[in-house]
Amino acid sequence: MDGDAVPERVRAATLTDVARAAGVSIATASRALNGRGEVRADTRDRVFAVAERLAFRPNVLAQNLLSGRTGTVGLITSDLEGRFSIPIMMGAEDAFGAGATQIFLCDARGDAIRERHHVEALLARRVDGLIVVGSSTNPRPSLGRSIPVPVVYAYAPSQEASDLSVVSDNVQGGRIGVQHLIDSGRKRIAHITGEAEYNAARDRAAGAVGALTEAGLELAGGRVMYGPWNEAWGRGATRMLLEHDPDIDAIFCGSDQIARGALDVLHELGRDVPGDVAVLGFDNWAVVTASSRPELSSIDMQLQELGRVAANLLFAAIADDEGKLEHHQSVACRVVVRGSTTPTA
Amino acid sequence: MDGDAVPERVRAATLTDVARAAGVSIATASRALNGRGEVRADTRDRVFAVAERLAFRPNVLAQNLLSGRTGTVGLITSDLEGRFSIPIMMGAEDAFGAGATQIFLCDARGDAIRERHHVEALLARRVDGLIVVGSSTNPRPSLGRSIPVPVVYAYAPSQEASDLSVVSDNVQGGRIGVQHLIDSGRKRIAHITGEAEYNAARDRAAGAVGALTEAGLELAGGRVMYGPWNEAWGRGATRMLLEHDPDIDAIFCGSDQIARGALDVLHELGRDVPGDVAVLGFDNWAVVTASSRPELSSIDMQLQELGRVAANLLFAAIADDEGKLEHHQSVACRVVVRGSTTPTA
DNA sequence: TTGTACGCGTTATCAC
DNA sequence: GTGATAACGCGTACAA
Repeated sequence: MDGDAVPERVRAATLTDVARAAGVSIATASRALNGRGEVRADTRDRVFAVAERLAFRPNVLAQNLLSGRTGTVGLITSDLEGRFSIPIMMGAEDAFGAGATQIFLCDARGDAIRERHHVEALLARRVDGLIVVGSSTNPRPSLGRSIPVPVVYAYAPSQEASDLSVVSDNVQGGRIGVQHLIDSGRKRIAHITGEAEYNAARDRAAGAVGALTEAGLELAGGRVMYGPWNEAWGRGATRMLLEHDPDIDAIFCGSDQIARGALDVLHELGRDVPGDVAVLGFDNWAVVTASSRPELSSIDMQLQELGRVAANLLFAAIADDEGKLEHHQSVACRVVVRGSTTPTA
Repeated sequence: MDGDAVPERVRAATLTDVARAAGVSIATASRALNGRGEVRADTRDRVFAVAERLAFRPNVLAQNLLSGRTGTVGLITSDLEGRFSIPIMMGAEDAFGAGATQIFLCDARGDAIRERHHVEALLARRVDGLIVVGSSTNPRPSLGRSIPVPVVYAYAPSQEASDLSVVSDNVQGGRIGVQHLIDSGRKRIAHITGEAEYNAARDRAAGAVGALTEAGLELAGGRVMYGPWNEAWGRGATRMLLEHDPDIDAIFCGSDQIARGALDVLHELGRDVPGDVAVLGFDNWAVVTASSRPELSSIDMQLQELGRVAANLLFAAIADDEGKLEHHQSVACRVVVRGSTTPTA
C-alpha cells in the first residue's frame, strides 16, 4: 500500500554510501569530490555520478567537528518589528557570501534573560561569532568578555569601548539633510524630532544645527523640537511651528513618521509642498515615504550596508583573532530625494 | 604586555578538559553532567564545579553527529520587509521552546535560484525540517518530494496538495469583519480591497459578501472594489464610492493601508468617523493602525499563532514521520476593535 | 593513484 | 560507581 503513493523519505546518503556504490574507498571518494590530491579522471567521474544519483550532501556537522569551525553566526535582535534587523541581516547574508556562512536569527524581545539564554544556545551550537542588533541607537550593555567567540554590536554600540561596534553616522545624517535643504534654496529650516533621550535624536539634531551654523543660518522656530516618535507629534509640532513662525520654508524631521504628520498638517492648512515648504524625513522607510503626498524625501541609514560592514568586521575578527581591527566603525547616511523637497519634473 | 589588558579568547572547554581537571574519565564526566546512570554525589559535585569553572558547554555538533538530529530548522522567506515572516518566526521560536530548536533564517528575495541555493545549504547543515514562508497568500510551487526532511509551507500554501501547509483563514476574516460592522449597527457596507489576482483579496471579499448575504444585506457600491494594495487606491476608491452612494455607513478595507487612504478622504470631506462612516482595516499592522485618526480597527491574521501552528506541525512531521497529520491547517483571524468602528468612551 | 587509520567531541555499551 | 571503547561522518597524513 505504500510502494509509490507515499514516497517515504530516505536516509540522507553518506560518503561511505557513495564510496561503496562507486567501488572505491572513502578516502578516494572524499578526494574526488573535494578536488584534493590526484584522482584518475574516470574514477572521479564515477564518484561524481554516484554522488549525484544518491543526492549526496556532505554532512557539514562532521566537517565542522573536524575543522572546529561551523560557518554559522548568531544574530540576536531586540527589534520586535524587524524593521532594522531585517535589512541588517540581509546585508550580513550578502557579505557572508553564497551560503558559506549561515545566520541563526534570534529575537530577544527586549528581555535580558531571553538574550542570555539565546547566547548560551548559540554558543552551544558553536557559532563562529555573534552579531547583536540593538533596538535603538543608544549604547547597550556589553555581553562581556567571557564569550569565546567575537561579538559585533550593530546599530546600537556596546557601552564597552573595547568591544566591536558598527553604527550609523547620525550626525552626518543630520548634516546632509540640512545641506540638501539649503542646496534646494531653503533658508528658514526647522527641525522636529523624537525624544531627547535617544542618541539618534540628539545626534541628528547636532548635525543639523552644525550645518546650519556653518551656512550662517539659524534654526527656524528657535530650538530643536523634541517629542514622541510618532505622527501625532509631527502634526502637533508643525502646528506650533507655523503659528510661531509662519514663514518657515522647510521642515527637517527626525523620522519619516514625524514627517508624515507634518505633511498632513501642511496639507490641511493649504500649504503647498514643496512649493511653500519642503519636508524631509529620516529612515527612508518605504511604507511611509511611498504613501505620502507628495512622496517623501528622506535620509537613508543604509542599514543593509551596515549589515555588510558588521559581517565583514565579524569575519575579520574571526580570522585575525582581533589583530588590528577598527573597533568602532560608522556607516554614512545618504539623501534620497523625492517630491517633498524638490518639485517633480 | 598582554597579561590582563587584552583578555585573549580561550578555546572552548571540552568534556575531556573537564574530565581531566576533575580527575575522572570522560564517561563519568558525561554521566555526571547528564544525570545518566549512577554517579557518586561528591563525584558529581566535583564534575559540576569544574564544568562551571571552565564554562563548559557540550559541543552540540558532536551530539548531533551521534544522534542524527541537529535541533535546527530552516525558515526561508521571500517577504522582503519581514512584515509577515518576523511574527511567524517569533511564533515558531515560541513553539520550539526554550532553545531546544534554533532557526536559520534565510531570505530568498523572491528569487527561485536563491531559494534553491538556500535549501541546499540548509540541507547540507542537516536541518531537521524546513518552513517556507510565502510572500503572498497565493499557492506557491512545491520544493518537491526529493527533500529528505519535512517541509511546512506557511502563509502561502504549496500548490501540491500532499504537502503540509498552514494558512490564514481569509474567508473567515472577511466574514467576521462584516459581522463586526453589522453588530455595531451598520447596514450600508462597502468593500475596497487589493488586486483580484491575490487570493487574499478574493477570499476576504467572498467572506465579506457571504456574511452580508446571510444577514439579508447587499454590498454597498454594488460590487467589490479591487485595485492596488496602497493608500492611493484607498483614497480613489473611497471618493468614487461616496459619489455613487453618498449614504454608505461603513467601509471594510482589504488592508490597513487602503483603510488609511479611506480615512484620509473621509476626513477631508468632513465625514465623521466612526459617527457617519465606520472604517475597518485588515492586517492589524501597528504602524498604520496606531497612527490613524481615529485609531484603526482591523482584522488580525494572528501570524504569530500561525508560526506556532506551523512549528508544531513541522515538529510532529519530524517525529511521526508524517503519520496521520492534518496536511492543511488554517488559522482563524480575529477582530481588533479601535476607534474607527466604535465611538470611544 | 589508491587504501588504511586516526581524530574531531559526544553518548552509549560494555566490562570491571 | 567507574573506566575503556565503539560508534557518528568526514578529512587527511601516511603507507602501499
